[in-house]
Amino acid sequence: MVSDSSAKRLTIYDLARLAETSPSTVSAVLNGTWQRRRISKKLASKILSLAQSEGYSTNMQARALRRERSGIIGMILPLYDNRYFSSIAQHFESEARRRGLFAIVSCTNRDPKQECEAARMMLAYRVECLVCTGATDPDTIARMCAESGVQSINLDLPGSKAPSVISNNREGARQLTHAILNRLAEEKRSDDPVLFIGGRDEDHNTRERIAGFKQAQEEVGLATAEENILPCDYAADKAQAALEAYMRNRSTLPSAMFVNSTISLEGIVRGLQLNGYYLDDIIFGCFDWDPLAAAFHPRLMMVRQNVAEMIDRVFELIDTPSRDSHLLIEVQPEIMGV
Amino acid sequence: MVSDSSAKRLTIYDLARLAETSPSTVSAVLNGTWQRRRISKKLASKILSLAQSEGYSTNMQARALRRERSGIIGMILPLYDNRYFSSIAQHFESEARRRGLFAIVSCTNRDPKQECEAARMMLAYRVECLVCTGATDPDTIARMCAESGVQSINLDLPGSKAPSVISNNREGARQLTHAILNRLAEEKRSDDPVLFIGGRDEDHNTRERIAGFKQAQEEVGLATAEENILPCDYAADKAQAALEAYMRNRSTLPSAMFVNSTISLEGIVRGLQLNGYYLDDIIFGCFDWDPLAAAFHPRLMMVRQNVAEMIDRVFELIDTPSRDSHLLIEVQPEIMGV
DNA sequence: CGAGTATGCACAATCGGTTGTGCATAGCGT
DNA sequence: ACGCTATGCACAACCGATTGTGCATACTCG
Repeated sequence: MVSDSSAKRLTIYDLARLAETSPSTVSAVLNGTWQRRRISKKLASKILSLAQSEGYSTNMQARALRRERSGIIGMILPLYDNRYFSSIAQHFESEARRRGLFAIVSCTNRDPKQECEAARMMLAYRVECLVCTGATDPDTIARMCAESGVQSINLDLPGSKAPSVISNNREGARQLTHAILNRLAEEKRSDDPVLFIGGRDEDHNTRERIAGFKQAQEEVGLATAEENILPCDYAADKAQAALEAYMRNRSTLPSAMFVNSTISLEGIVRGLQLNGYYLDDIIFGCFDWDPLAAAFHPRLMMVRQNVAEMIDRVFELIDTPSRDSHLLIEVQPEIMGV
Repeated sequence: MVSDSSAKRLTIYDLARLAETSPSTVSAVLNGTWQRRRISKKLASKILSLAQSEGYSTNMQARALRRERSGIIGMILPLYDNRYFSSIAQHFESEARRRGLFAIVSCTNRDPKQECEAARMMLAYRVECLVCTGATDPDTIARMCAESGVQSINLDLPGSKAPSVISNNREGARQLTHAILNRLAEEKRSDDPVLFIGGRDEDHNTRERIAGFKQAQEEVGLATAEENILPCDYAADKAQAALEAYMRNRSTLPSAMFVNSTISLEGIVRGLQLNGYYLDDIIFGCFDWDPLAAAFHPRLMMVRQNVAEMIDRVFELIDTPSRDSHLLIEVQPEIMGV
C-alpha cells in the first residue's frame, strides 16, 4: 500500500493564513508575477520566506489543471540498455530540465502494444509533446497524438505522420564501409568480401545502411554479393545463429564485417569465441558505439550517432513546430576508431 | 513553443451531454464503480461505448488533484549508461506498470545538487513513493520525503533514514575473489597478487567489496597488501591513470585484477591496449555485468547483481512499509563466467 | 479641495474529476 | 391503499492552484 501521505501538505491557503493575506496573492508571489499584480515588496518577501521555512511545494497537478499545461514532456524508447538509447534518454532529460519541463521516459521493448499503451498514458498525463524513439509503429502514435492535439516527433526511426529526426544512416554506413575497406587495403586483404550482418530489412535504418554499404563498395569498384548481406534481426542470438549458418558453407572467417548494432555484435563475438576463433585479426565495423567494446578490440571501428545534435534538433522542432509531417532531419554520425 | 493543445479535449462533461446524463454518472461508469452507485447496465454501456468512440482519456491531473493520489512513483538514478542501472530502470518501470502506477525516472549524474532538485520535482508532482538509487546523499532526500509524508526507499547504496535494498556486496566480492584465485591456481599462477582497482573508498559498496576481497584471500591463507588496493574512483580515466601509476613501479602486469565496475574496466582495458599489452592472459573479475564485454574477453568473470529480485524487494517495501529506517535488505548477486 | 491616477490587495470563477448525500419513482408486501 | 425498500440517477462540494476583475485607499496635480 503506497504512502497515505497522512501528513497533509501545505497549500497556498495555509500560507495565506500564516501571512495574513489571500491565496491569490500567495500564488502571484510564488509565481513571480507579483510585480505585475502590484503586490508590495514587503508582503512578497514575507510570503517567500514563509514558503521557504515551511517547505511549501507547489502541487503540480493543481497547477497543470488550472493552467491547462502539464509542464511534462514525454518520450517513448525501445530500451535503455545500450549507449545510444541511454544517451538519448539522458540528453532528453537534461535538455528538458534546462527548459523547465519535466521529462518522462517510458521503455516499450520494441513492442507496438506497449508503445501504444505508453503513449496513451502519456497523453492521459497531458504531456505537451511526445517524442517517439525507435518506434516500431510511429504513425499510429503520431495519429493518437494528433487526435489529442499534442505535438509528436519521431526520433531515430522516421514516420510519415510527424516530423522525424534521424541519423544519416546511409552516409554513416558509407563512411564506415570505406573505413573497413581502407583497413583491408592497408592489410593487403582487399580481395576478401565484407559481410554485412544484423538488423531487420523491414526497418528504414537497416535498409539505408545496406544502401550505404553497397554504395561504398561500388565506389571502389566492388560488387556486393547478396549472400554477404544478412539482416537477421538485431538480437544477439539471431546474429550468432546467422553467422554460424553462414560459416557452414565456408572454410575461413570473413576478414571484415559490418555489424549493424552492438547487440548483434555481442552475438557474433560470443559465437566466434565459442568456436575458438581468434578475433583480433577480424576487422569489425559496428553501426553503434560502445566505448567498453571499443576498448577491447583493436580493429573495431564504431559509428557514434550524434545524440546531442539529434536532441537539439528535436527541441528546435518543439520550439518552432513544423506543419510538414514528412519533414526528415538527418544528422551526421561520427566514425570512431579509424 | 510547446503545443497549444488547441484541440480541446473531451471531458466527462462533454460525455455527459452526449449521453444525456450527469458528469458524476459518467465518472462512476468510467471508474468501474457504477454498480456500487446503482447505475443501470444500459446507461453504463452507452457511456462506455461513447467514451470509446469519442476517444475520451481521463485527465490524470484532475484525477490526482481530487483523489489526492497521483498514481506516480518516482526513481532517481545516477545514470542510464550501464547494464546495471538501465536494467534497474526497466524493471522498475515494468513492475510499476503491472501495479497500475506510472513510473518516472530521473538521472542525476551522481551530483547531490541534481539529486535534490530531482527529488523536489518529484515531490511537487506528488509521487506516492520515491526510490533513491545509488544516491550520493540518500539521507537528505529521505528527509525531504519524510517531511512531505512520502515514503522513500534506498536502492543500491544504503542510507540511514529510509529502508535500503542493496546487493550483498561483501559476499559477491568474496565469491568473485575466490573465482579469481581458483583460476590463478588452475593456471599455476597462485603466487601472483591480485590487484583491486576502481570505486571510491568513501562509498559503502566499495568498502564492502574490499572487505570481501580481503576476506577471500585470508580464507586461502593470503595476505592482502594495501598497495594492491586502488579505489581510484569509478571513472574510466581515473582507473586508467591509477593503473599506469601502479605499473610505473613494476615490470610485469598483474596476473589478475578485481575491477570494481565496468566503467573502471573500460579505462583499464583501454590503457593496457594503448601500452601494447596482451590482454587475454589477464584474469579479470569485474563487479558489474556487461554481456558485450563478457563476449570479448575469455578470462573475464563478472558479478551480475540480481536486479529483478532487488526491485521485487523494493515493491514489497512499498506494499508493506517498514517503520525501521535502518532496515537493510541484501540480495545475493551471481558470478558469471566461472 | 476635488478629480484623476496609482497602489495594494481580495474575490470568485475556473480547470476536470471524485464522492457523500439526497431525491424521485418503481416495485412489493399486507 | 399504504408504508417500505430498492433502484437509478443528479447535485454540489470539494482537491489546490491561476487569473480576470474590482474595490478601497493613497497620492498627485491643477
